[in-house]
Amino acid sequence: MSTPCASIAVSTVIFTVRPTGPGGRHELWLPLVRRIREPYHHMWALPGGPLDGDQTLEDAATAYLRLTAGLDASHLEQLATFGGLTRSQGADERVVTVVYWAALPAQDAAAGEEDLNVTWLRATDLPPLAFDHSLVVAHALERLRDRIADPTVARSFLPAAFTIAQLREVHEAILGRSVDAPNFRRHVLRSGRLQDTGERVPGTPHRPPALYRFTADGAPDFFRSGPNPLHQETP
Amino acid sequence: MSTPCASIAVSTVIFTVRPTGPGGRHELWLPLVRRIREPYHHMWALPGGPLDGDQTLEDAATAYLRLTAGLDASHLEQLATFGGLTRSQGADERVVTVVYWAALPAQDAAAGEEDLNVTWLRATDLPPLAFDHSLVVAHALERLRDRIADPTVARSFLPAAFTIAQLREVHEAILGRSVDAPNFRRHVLRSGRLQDTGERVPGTPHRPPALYRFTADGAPDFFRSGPNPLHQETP
DNA sequence: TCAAAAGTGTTGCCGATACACCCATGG
DNA sequence: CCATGGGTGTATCGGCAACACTTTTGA
Repeated sequence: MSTPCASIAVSTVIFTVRPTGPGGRHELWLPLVRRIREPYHHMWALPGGPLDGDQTLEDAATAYLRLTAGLDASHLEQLATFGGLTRSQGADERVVTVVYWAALPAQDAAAGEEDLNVTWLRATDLPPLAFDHSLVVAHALERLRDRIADPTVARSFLPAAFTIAQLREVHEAILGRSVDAPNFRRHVLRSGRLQDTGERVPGTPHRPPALYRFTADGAPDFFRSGPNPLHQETP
Repeated sequence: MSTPCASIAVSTVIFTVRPTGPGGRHELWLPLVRRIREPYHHMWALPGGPLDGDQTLEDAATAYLRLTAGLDASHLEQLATFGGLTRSQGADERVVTVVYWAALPAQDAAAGEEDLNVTWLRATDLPPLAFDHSLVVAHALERLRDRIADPTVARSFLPAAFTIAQLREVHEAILGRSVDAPNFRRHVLRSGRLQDTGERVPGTPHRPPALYRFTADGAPDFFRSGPNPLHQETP
């Protein structure tokens, strides 16, 4: 087959949750890297780059993620592939970019902060980005909001042991709205995915919250766990 | 940038619904093409091929779809990109494949049936396919079941005017189970996406059903149309 | 004793489900 | 008149949202 030669690139939208809002409210943050050449010189872009010949797509996403954030993600998932002809008007060839999205626990994400060409910004308030990366981030945000009901995703933003309030704050940051604490508590406990460690967080100016862990198995989703998500069956 | 050169391919999983089951029950079908060279010579594979330099990804998917089914899809959507190193063990280079899925109305899909190297098979009962295409089809089926709640997707399997029973049969074929007719009727009517044409289908040995059309706007989904899919907000 | 957040109880609403029943047509 | 599928009515059940209330800690 006479396949024309094209460039394949891999980029990653890396999310983390930080208590940076007014009153300690949690917000979504992501790292961007500064373009050091044309096109879009000096603008911010998603971390990424060309795909090496001996890497899987996930390998490449992991490598660029480590380069940017200084560590590995606890969750990595493919978002979509972008291949419009006008993506990279400066380059001669067309570039097809496979985009992944990733989640980092908050305490780890501070590690890579030092690099001058990397900045962390609030995901919901970004400047215009290089290429079509503003659009890509919008897609990733939408996907994350759909996927946060999966406990596998929620856990990847948190340390191994956490309070239900922390888990709720992750949901609130991603959904962009507050969530009723009593109902949230019942929901996640009923899902069977949480296990009480028996420990509590001391030193709070109020009743000390219990620490939980995720269990390996259980319901696939925190929410929408009813018998049938769609209509019914008739035998 | 010294980007290594790799092949980019585009494949499409093309779905249609046909009344081929026992008692005229509807089933999901898809077209496959026979491999005419190594690797996987003589086996069935998804329609697709290399990406030309001046095509968008969607252009390529549309072109291979037309080549296989003889016409254009009424719905085309990206599924995922597969780039494992062991996908094409016969080829020297690695191949990254961007996979789309598509929906065709039933009456149109018979057109391309003639070609000797194309066959239509039941989507739920396929033989082993070339490459990792069995896995790809499984992913596409799962995605289709998630997306069928979107009226945009459901309409793409049907002609412009259709009965609610036909719409229900499309859902049944995709979900793989029967659906309660009275409740289904109420659901789709309540969604505001259907408009009565005033016409009816004559010649039936029973009460003639009404013909409907899709309206342009309305609820985004037939189902899960409640105020908040996830938990609640507290202002 | 108070403030604050953890955690519990309760109620009303609404959608999903199941299924009984009527309607309209051809044979 | 009967069979068949279209189409309507209705009762039940369970989850979710709202919110009042109790508990437990540090200050």
